[in-house]
Amino acid sequence: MRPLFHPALEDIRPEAILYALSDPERVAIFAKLATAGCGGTCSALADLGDRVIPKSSLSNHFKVLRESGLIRSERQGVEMRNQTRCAELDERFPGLIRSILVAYGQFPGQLETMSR
Amino acid sequence: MRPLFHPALEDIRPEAILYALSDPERVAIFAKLATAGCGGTCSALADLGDRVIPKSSLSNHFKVLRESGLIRSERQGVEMRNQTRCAELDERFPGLIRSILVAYGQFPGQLETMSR
DNA sequence: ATCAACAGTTCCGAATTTCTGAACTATGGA
DNA sequence: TCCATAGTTCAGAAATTCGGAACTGTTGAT
Repeated sequence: MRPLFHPALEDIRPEAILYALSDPERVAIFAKLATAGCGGTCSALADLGDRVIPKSSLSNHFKVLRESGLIRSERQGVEMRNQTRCAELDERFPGLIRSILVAYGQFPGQLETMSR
Repeated sequence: MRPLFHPALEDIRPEAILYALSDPERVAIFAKLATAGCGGTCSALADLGDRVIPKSSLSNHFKVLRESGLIRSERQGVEMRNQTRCAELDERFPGLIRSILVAYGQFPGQLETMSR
């Protein structure tokens, strides 16, 4: 398996963020990860209730989120742990992620990693 | 020519907004329109400095912006007048447009049509 | 009325991108 | 070693995007 690419904070591009979050499935995954109810594994994030996402599609969603700079993924044993980069992102793009999640009605209450 | 479709405020979808603004050319057009230095016509907005956008592509960009709910277009004689729907949009998606333009480094100083 | 010029739209084929089933890889446990 | 599990990669089909060429609608001139 190829090493996973994560852009440096300064290389994160707004168009990539917006593109990644222009897909409701990816937003749902990202929001779920932001609320962090689950452990952050792909399979735990796969269940969005409304449909079964094929695992190759799911893998691709994570790739898009990762390479846009929205999440970090790290292999832990047989699983993959994912976490958002909200705190960093809010530094670089103040208010952006928050207002997007709010627009989608997905803002997870008090998200302590993000300034208000 | 078919009548131009404009979604009602309540029908505007965040994914459409993000998709529309995930293209730097469209953002440049939208930002230029938001600053309103020009008259709002397509051809006036076409010149982004870096390249000549083919007019069919330009027309398509306006269509995407319009149908996502970001702008209103209205025929005025032989030309098309375009204006942003920033004020309405900010009501529906507070802070969203502003933070996107800021992220792109395109926030046009004091944009009076948008709350802060 | 006819014509030409102009602003923008529509059409349609080529190129690119997305989607997903199937095959594959990597890790851990029995 | 062999199997199960979690996720990635591959590859072909489907969908989307791009842009040149043709078209539409409006204005102004003759």
